[in-house]
Amino acid sequence: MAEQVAGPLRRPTIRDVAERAGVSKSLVSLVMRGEPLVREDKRRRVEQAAAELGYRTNWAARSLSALRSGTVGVLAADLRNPWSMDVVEAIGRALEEARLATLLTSAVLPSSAAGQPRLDEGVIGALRDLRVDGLLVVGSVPDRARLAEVVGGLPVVVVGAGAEGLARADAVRSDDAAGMELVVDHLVERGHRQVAHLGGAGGTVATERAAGYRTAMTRHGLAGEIVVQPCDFSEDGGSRAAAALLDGGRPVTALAALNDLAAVGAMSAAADAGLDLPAELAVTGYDDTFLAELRQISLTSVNPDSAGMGELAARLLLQRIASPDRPGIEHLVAPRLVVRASSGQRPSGGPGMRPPDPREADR
Amino acid sequence: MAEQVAGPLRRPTIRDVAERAGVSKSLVSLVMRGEPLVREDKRRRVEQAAAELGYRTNWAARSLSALRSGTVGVLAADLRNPWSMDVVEAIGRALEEARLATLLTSAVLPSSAAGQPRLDEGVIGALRDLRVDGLLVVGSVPDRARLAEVVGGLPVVVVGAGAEGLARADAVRSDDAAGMELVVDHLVERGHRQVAHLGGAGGTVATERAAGYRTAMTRHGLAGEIVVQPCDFSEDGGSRAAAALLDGGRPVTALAALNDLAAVGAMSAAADAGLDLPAELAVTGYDDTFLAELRQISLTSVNPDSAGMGELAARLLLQRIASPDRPGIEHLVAPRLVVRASSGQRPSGGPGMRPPDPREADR
DNA sequence: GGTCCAACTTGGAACGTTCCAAGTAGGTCG
DNA sequence: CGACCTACTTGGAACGTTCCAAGTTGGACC
Repeated sequence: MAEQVAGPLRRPTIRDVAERAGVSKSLVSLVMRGEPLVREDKRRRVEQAAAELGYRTNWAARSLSALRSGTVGVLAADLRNPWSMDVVEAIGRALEEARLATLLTSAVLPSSAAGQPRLDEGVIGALRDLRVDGLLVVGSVPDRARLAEVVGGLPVVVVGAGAEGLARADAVRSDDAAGMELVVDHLVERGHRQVAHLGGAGGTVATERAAGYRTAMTRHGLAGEIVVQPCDFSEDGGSRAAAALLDGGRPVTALAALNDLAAVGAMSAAADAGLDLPAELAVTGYDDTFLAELRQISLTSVNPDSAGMGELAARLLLQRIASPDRPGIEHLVAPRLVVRASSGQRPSGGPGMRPPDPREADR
Repeated sequence: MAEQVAGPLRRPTIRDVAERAGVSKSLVSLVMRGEPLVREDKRRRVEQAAAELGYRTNWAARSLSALRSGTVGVLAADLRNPWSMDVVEAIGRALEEARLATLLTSAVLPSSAAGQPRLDEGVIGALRDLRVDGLLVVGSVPDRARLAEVVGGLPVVVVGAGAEGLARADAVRSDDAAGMELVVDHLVERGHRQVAHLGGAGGTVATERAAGYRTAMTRHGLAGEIVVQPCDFSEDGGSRAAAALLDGGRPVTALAALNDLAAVGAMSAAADAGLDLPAELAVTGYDDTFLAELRQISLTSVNPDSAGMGELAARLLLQRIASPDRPGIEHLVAPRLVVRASSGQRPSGGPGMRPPDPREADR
């Protein structure tokens, strides 16, 4: 039997680099981690040797002995929601920039056919097994209590939802109440009075958006017109909610949905009901995803600056990893209204119209 | 200084389990890996001890010493494309089922603002660092040569694109040529003759779909009407391509786009050009994503059974991991046409209409 | 009652890092 | 010129698994 030559296939180790650079393996380790206390000439020698050998530090070995793995997990509530991907992308960029912080994404898989999306503990377990240094949660993940239990002491930052239930976790949220107020202000300015809200059920986000709706309606003296039809974040939910509402006999001229997906569903239901959009019914969304931009849909929506939120969240997570015991803080990002065709027409009602709300200009 | 008690925070190790079960650590290792040569009573004892301690095998340690990490990487060409997510979800389910095979997903980030999406070597590098046992590539990833180089000898299965350029990789593809033929057959049956194709540029998928278009057109005696307008997989691309085409003076009654996203873009452009859809212009897509289902869009599309493809790909990868040197095979999955409103009307042209193509029934 | 075999078990040596405590230069100061 | 300090360097011991070669059982068979 020929002697097995270790040569060509074996990945170079830190020791190989050390030998080639004529230093100790410890020094190589220091250089690879970017520690500052290495003399410049040695640093360069090591870097060159590493480059020549094509050395990459073995992640498994690192995370076995190090306190930190240099890796962050991302848990998205719904991979299908385009908003999530906007955020995830921004997170990826920000973390990549923060040297050494590698990103790997994973997801909560909605339990397929079955109704309720369940928290997939297997996936989070896997992330923990990988010894991620922190976890970014994107969107409203179901079953907070369970989540808190599974993540244990891991630093966590939530994007686009509240951090309630999670001890010492930060949250980056769009100022959902303010955003929804913008929507209502806009609709009222357009002359709408019978504005209903699709949403209100579920986590903080839904609750806040509903609150913003109520606040604005009340502020405009339309407290009597408040209608909140329960609705989740999905297209299907929006469709069902709108159908139920339109069927309810109570007249409605505008539908403010809690997100774009639901708004699109609502538009479908309205079209099915024979309504002419937007002439007979205005519909608005939230998140300003690419769906809202599509010309066939052209949905007035609230732009929460998803990219900015993702980036901020990434930065917060880095800080939290550095000092895990800091109390959790919640960041509210001011949203901005994007007006499109779905709310473009004023309803046929004429003279009773109020002038635009002067507050609008303040935003 | 109080003595630091190792107790509560330390994760239990294989040794703790061994001690509690009264066996050696090696045996625990055997049990945790599900090896068959362990006596039943000991297996149970170990399993119970592990459960009581809440033991989970340390992934880093495992992959440091084992040949296999029990992890598979997923590389999606475009996280934004809803089709990718359909596939990724199916892959996740299939791998989870295949005991021990954990899934973590990662992505090629399109190089943000810049035009050309670039292959993000950092991400693949990260996956390799994690010592994934195999890689699933979802969609048409740019720069195959580079990809081949970066993945090295890793087992790879490509879903929704060809495996060219990758040595010994399997591919699972929709039968793109056949699918596009279905589309053209359908449009011709509806009376269309001036059917143009948006696509043809880029990888195998685009090429195949264009080929199917040409084949079907020729088969229907419409070789003279063949028009292929270069177009990528994005909404924007579809929009630009359609605009260019409609501007070109050559009359067109139907647009067969290479995927749903491009089709939606094309619909936008057509609407901008003042065309009444679908009365004046039929548009079709490919992939049958949720976009196609939206009632405002209601896009005739080809359903490639994305979930089935994902599942098949996962199974193939497991096989390939088991025997890496097997030559690569390509699986073609038969697609199915889903007719919706976007192609629902026949064009205004009257008497010259041909009867439906009898082949249609064969499919 | 011994021998042999199959069916399990086991201790110890990796795996490639990081951490730590203990070095070693090369100056500076008295 | 030696002591001392600062600024780096270094070898060795973890980290928690898997792999391997070498056990140890307990029957079955002669």
